[in-house]
Amino acid sequence: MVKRQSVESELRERILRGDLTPGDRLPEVQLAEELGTTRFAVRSALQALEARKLVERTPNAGVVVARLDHDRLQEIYDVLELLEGLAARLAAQKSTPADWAELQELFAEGGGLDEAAEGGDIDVFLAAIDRYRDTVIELADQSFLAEMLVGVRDQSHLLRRRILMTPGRMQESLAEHRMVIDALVRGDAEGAEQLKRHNMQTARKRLSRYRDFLV
Amino acid sequence: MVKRQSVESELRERILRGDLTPGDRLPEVQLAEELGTTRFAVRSALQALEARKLVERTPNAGVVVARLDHDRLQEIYDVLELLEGLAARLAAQKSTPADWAELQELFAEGGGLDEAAEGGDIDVFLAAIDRYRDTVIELADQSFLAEMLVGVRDQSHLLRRRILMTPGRMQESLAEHRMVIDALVRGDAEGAEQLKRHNMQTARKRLSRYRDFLV
DNA sequence: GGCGACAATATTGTTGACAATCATGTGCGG
DNA sequence: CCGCACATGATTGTCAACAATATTGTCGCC
Repeated sequence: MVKRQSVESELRERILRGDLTPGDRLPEVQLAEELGTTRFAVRSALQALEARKLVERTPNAGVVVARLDHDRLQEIYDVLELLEGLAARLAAQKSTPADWAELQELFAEGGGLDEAAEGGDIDVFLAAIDRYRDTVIELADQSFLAEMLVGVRDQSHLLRRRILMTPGRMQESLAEHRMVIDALVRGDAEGAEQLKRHNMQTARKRLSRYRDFLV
Repeated sequence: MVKRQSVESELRERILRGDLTPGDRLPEVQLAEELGTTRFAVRSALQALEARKLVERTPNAGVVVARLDHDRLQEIYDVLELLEGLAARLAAQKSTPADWAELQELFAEGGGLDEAAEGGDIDVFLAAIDRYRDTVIELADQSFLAEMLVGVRDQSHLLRRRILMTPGRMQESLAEHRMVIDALVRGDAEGAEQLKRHNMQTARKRLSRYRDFLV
């Protein structure tokens, strides 16, 4: 009976999907009956989510979905840039060109992503980037880095969508990812790392520029 | 009443000090009476330590101090190199030469660290490096990075001592830290980052070379 | 009408008892 | 003597009731 874990992942998904927004309260009893489980299981799950910094707890008062803080997000992007760069570098080192066939096809010109970028179809675009992420993490083959990346990404996840909504970001991101993937296919570890880091830097700049809209 | 936190920090310190070694069991009831508290508080603390990867839990069987795994430690050092480098870079950017006066004096030739390195006085040497760490983290002034560094360092902490015990490591590390500090005093962010990364790389090499002894 | 004290309510924190599960030791059969 | 089934004990997992605390609402006073 893995109740805690299922409750934890359910709540995590709701937070990441934006179903629960920052500041929303998470009362234990209400969640318990809503999820058809006990208060105990919910409590354990909330403790785990607190350790992941997805929720904040104020003693005897309650738990709320973690609020986004601009300065902290900037700091998160500093770290994320390094981790994403490392993942790209390792993936380039450990892979062969054939490993990238699917991803290459997905991102190829005429593959529909240009239209998605123009049309503002964020979900299609996000799905493509998720495929990039999954592939890189799998090929980088480092469990510790993977755990780390998941944790840091989770904390900045709500921003991803909003950054993509800033004018021209999808086209910009698409072009950058194509360059990254080219380097990965070539097995150019240094290039892949630098290009991915550059991709994160341009995202970070948007975070500063559109600060008022984003946070 | 902050029972959980005090129990958590107590157990954390015992693990980091080596008072509890990897594989040691941590029975809830025994720890409760040993620490003069309740099983509930111990349990909460163990859950928190599990999230930090300092202990491992096998369902219905018990909790043990996290075991060290060579491959995982290599991966940890990959990440640690990046984070320590970032901290050095930020500290260099945000500081003035005066901020480093104390540290500079501590690491100066004739300050006693050479003798400690020669004499194998690990505790004196570790205290000096801790001072370096504290100073850099304070001047880097990024809470997120600081939390991250603490978490990753904790997981590799037991290795630090052992790596320092390998032949010539203390002298090597001392020379490297002097170069890092020089760069920090100069405000040379790039140099500080690269030099600190190099310092982590040489540590990582020892981890490989003395693998059998260390893990 | 605004503000502060205070009561009422809702929510979390804690406790002890009980159930579930795994590790260990014992005896039987081969 | 070895291995396996099984009982026993130790340990963790779960629950429901109770206590402690913060929040909210209300009343009286200025």
